[in-house]
Amino acid sequence: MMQTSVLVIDDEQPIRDMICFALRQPDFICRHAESAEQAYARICSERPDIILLDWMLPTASGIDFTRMLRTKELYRDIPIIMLTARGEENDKLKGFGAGCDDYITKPFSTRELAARIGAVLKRTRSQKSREILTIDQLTLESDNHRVLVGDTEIHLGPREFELLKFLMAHTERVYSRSQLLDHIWGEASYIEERTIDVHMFRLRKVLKPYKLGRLIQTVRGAGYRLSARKERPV
Amino acid sequence: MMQTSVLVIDDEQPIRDMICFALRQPDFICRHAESAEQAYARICSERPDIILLDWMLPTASGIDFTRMLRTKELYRDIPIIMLTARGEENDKLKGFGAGCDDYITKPFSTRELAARIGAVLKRTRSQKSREILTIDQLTLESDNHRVLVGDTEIHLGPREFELLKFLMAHTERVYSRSQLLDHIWGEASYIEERTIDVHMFRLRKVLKPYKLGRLIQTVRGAGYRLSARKERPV
DNA sequence: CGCTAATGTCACAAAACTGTCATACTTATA
DNA sequence: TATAAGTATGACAGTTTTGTGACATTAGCG
Repeated sequence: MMQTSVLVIDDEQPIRDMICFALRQPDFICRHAESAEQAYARICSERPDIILLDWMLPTASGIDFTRMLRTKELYRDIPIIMLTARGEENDKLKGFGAGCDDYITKPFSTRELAARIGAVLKRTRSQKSREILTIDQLTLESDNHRVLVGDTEIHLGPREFELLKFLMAHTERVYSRSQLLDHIWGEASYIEERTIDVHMFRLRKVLKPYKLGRLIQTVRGAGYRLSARKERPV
Repeated sequence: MMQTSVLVIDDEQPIRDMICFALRQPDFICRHAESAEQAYARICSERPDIILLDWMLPTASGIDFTRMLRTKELYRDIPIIMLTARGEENDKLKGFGAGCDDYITKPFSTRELAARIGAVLKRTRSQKSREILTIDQLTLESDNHRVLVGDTEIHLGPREFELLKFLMAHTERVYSRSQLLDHIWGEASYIEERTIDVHMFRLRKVLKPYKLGRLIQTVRGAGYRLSARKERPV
């Protein structure tokens, strides 16, 4: 459903191109960088879902880059697959040691690449969906995909669920329509911003019977926000 | 046929890597964690078949971790092999006392490791197959491969049985079609996801005459879930 | 071998979910 | 207060996701 954004970091253009070409499927959006510096800039601005990293980079080695990235709170969870021409066991160990999630030895097939990406994503995605979010009377159980008011369950469609989950994970903060689109629909969706309005409306409609309609607040000119604090009456 | 997923918990990277590398066989899927917290998260989300646990962990000791895990209904049956550098008898006793299933003293050979894992699994699998799962009127006796509603037996095919067993062992939680395929068919099966739908349908059909059709719930866009709690209409 | 049960896939029907529009309503501000 | 910009809301049509029955293939068994 949602696309996976892949960042390919390699200084050799043919390899970058080959990989990007191999990933020309509707599921993937492929970006690339040719140096550690450029890569870090893209990571910060785009936060890819997964990184394919060459062992040998001009300035810093892939290992060092991995190690560096693992120290950054914000990016330590991005899975990294290391690409290398060497096949020595020793290197593999170093790779895992630095914190990479998988390892592919060149040359590799398109098939293998896709399979590894899939496996790594499955592994890392499933581990972060344990949280239970709560605000006011509302509880969202991320792993069993449930939303409760008090202890009666309420039903939401997939989009509504994702929206609410996102907002509950970032309460009190305002998000613009385009930010919400990016986060929930994915960056490459050509969806009208007004669509967000409609979904917010639907969410409120479901929450209203429980007097929780006010939880979702409109910030005129800016976007929406989930907040437990009641707007003060004038 | 089905792979064994191993969770390696150790704060020293070289050791984790060594073990993961040693277990690079088609029979094993190896995951790792470097702290008790991370380990617990992975256990919850992935439910490994066996745990290799270092005696010394940064925040909690391996013993404490074992003890903690043994208090959790859901995870108490996962066998644990303790890894340690000490060789004193005293420690071994403490380890077994806390509830671990075997004990390996570093350094150990790949061969020994594999042998111990095999032995422990054989031991615990046969005893775990005595478990009896229950939900609502439904009872599944794992050991004699029987499913009862009240006290009349109902017949399920092997796949249906495995599916139901898995869901009954993890009630309330939603599993995607691909997760179910991974868990029941094994990770490397090239089976259509729609196949899951058909099996769910067949399961429901069997349960329906006993008014248990609602037990299996569809979570649109996410997967399936077994739940005793009825979904409430608005 | 010839059965029967079990399994994986298909194709189509049924449901649920989405995105977009048109229109009504608010709010800010000149 | 008039006006324009920003939002809310109901309806609708197109898509996507599931449910269900049928069918071909396979596996196991007497």
